[in-house]
Amino acid sequence: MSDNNPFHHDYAFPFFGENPSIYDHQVENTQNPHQDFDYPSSYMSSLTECLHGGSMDHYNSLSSAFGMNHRTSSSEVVCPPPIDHHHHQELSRKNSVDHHHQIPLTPNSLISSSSNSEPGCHEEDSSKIKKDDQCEDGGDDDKSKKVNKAKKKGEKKQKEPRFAFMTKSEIDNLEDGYRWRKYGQKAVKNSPFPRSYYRCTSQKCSVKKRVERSYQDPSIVITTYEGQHNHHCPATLRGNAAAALLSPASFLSSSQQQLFHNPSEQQLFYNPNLPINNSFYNNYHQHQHQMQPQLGPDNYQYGVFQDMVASLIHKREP
DNA sequence: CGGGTTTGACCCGCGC
DNA sequence: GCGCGGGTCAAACCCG
Repeated sequence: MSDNNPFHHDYAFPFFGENPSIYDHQVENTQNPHQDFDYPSSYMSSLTECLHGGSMDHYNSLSSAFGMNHRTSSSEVVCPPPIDHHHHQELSRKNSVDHHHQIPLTPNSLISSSSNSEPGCHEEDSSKIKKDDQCEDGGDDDKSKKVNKAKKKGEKKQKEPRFAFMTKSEIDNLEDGYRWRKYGQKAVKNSPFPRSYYRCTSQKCSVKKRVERSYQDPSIVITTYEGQHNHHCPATLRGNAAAALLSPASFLSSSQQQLFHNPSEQQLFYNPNLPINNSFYNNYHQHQHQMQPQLGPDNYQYGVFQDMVASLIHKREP
């Protein structure tokens, strides 16, 4: 696989798809089934479809886009964008500064991250050293066997849909109503900030989330959810009004919901090469003028939805 | 003591 | 094939 494009199939941006028309400003379908501006529901249903539906074989590169140096291992993606590195780098340079928002939208330095190794930002090598004081007596055999068995089976490990979003927050692990158990932490290459891995503590729920901080803008936390909860959000059950209001899909976490409730502090980015559907697409066109489109790595177009989200909230709650 | 966190080891896929 | 880096495991540790 010669995929060195960090934007291939890594973070799924739930709202937009590989619809070429999104690049021009023609609205294909001007009918908006949500004229009542019940946009949060629209968002939610879009999210629901994305996370439940089979249309999201895409994985994400949000991390890469915003300072997370992330190598993806997915090979199931069907929407590779055109790659023209020279062209891309030029364009990226032009767009490297966002004059309207404080967040660097296109940290171009990452694009060739595989080649520009910045030493000193990670300590991966140390992990290769075998630990001696670990249990070596008979147990290690079982251990390695167990790990092997879990990953083998020949069949390709199926990846769950992912949903990633960015949050301006000083807190890494945002409260989202679900209970999580941390199962790992890794140093991120070229970043002083580690990436934490969490699993939902609910039985038989395989939802995972990753939390990492952008090294380009340390005020930004990138949270990636993988999979869907097969149970209700505990916070919702406890009567979290906000969660209940915005939770047509039970798997949606309250931090995702914060996206709509706290627009001034949330920024949502989209990747137009990912699945798109119905209402949100229309909504997007309606509010397109409010966005500050940016050209991201490898000619992906990115935009800031801050104003849009604020607008939606405003219309929903007069 | 039970549940969560920390952390080094390990597995695996990918790029060179 | 090798090395790198992401992701996961699980023992040790921590804490209420």
